[in-house]
Amino acid sequence: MARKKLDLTYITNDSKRKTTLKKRKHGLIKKMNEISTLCGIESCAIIYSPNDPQPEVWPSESEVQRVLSKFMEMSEQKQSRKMLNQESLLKQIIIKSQQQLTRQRNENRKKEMTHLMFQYLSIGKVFDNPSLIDLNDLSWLIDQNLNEIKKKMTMIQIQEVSSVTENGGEHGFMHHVQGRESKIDTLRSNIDP
Amino acid sequence: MARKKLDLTYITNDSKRKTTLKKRKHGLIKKMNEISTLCGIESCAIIYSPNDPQPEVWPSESEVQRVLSKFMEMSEQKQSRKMLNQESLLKQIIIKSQQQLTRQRNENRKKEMTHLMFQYLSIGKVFDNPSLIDLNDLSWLIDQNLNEIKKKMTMIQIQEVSSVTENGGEHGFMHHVQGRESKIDTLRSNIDP
DNA sequence: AACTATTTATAAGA
DNA sequence: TTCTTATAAATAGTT
Repeated sequence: MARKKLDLTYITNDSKRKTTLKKRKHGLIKKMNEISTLCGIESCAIIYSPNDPQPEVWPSESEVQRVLSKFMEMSEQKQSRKMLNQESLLKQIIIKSQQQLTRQRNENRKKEMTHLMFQYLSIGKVFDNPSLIDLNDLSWLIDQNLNEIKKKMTMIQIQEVSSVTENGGEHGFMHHVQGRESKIDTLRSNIDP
Repeated sequence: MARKKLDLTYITNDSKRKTTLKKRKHGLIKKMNEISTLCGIESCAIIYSPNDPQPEVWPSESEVQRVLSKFMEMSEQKQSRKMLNQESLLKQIIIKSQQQLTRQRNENRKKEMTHLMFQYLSIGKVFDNPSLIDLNDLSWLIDQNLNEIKKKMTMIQIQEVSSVTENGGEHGFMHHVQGRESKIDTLRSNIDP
């Protein structure tokens, strides 16, 4: 802007263009500083130079970050949506894993009970930690197992133990602790005479 | 820059400051245009005005997005690190959950085997799905259980079943299928005569 | 918003 | 490249 009226077109001469860029970049940054100071505003600039992947930034990398964050937050919803999607994907995986875990734990509880039941049936006494045993749970589980046994026995058609199906059906043990002792004894003598 | 040498401090007079901002913003954007055209570079500016959440951007919102994306991608490692931290946190939760799940499954397998063992011991035959049973596993499990039973029996000092400790120690069943039958029978008669 | 006296920025030359 | 300088451009204060 001196000695000649500005010709607003690309400067083809390499060294000339480079010089101009340097001068003008300096001027621009100076003006950015001035407008910020004088008017108390937030602003930032990013200027890429050819053959330099690292851009010139103003006022400072961190300040640019701050302004950009604000700007991005404001208007760039595409990226944030994309990020949220990624996050929710991970959350889904977590939820799925934890559901599997819960299922697995329930299964474990059942197997534990089954184990206790068999200990009870075969040895006649439970010498494992007694705090683990809820008699109502055990009663319910015995019912469940009797049903399963009944099904299996029917399936493989073993006639000689069919009396089990008469003593331990869907009724009887289901959710009742009362009468458990005698029925367990009956069952025990039935399956292991 | 005219009529008075610039005093580079905040302009307290509201209307004066507003006028200056408007003038200088215009000048700045003009210069941004010029530097881009003359030197063929990428640049962008973001200028916030007071009491306006929407900043003035140049050359255009989308161009700013483009330049900013490039910039963010390039140099903003703080945020990406922060994001990675968040992501790795979620990943840790997943890994932990899956480890728990694996542990739970192993426990399940053991309990299943235990169940089978007790079925075998008490009923004398396995009427569950035979494909589930690996006789070597079962043998190993019986060994494990015998050890546990031994410990518990020692602990509660039941003298009348102490013969189990002589038949089923650490040796004998451990990883051997051979001789399983007779020892199981011996055990069976010991714990359930 | 328009004007204008000045300062500032800078294109071209040294 | 850097420094100089003539001149264009920007703009503070005024109207």
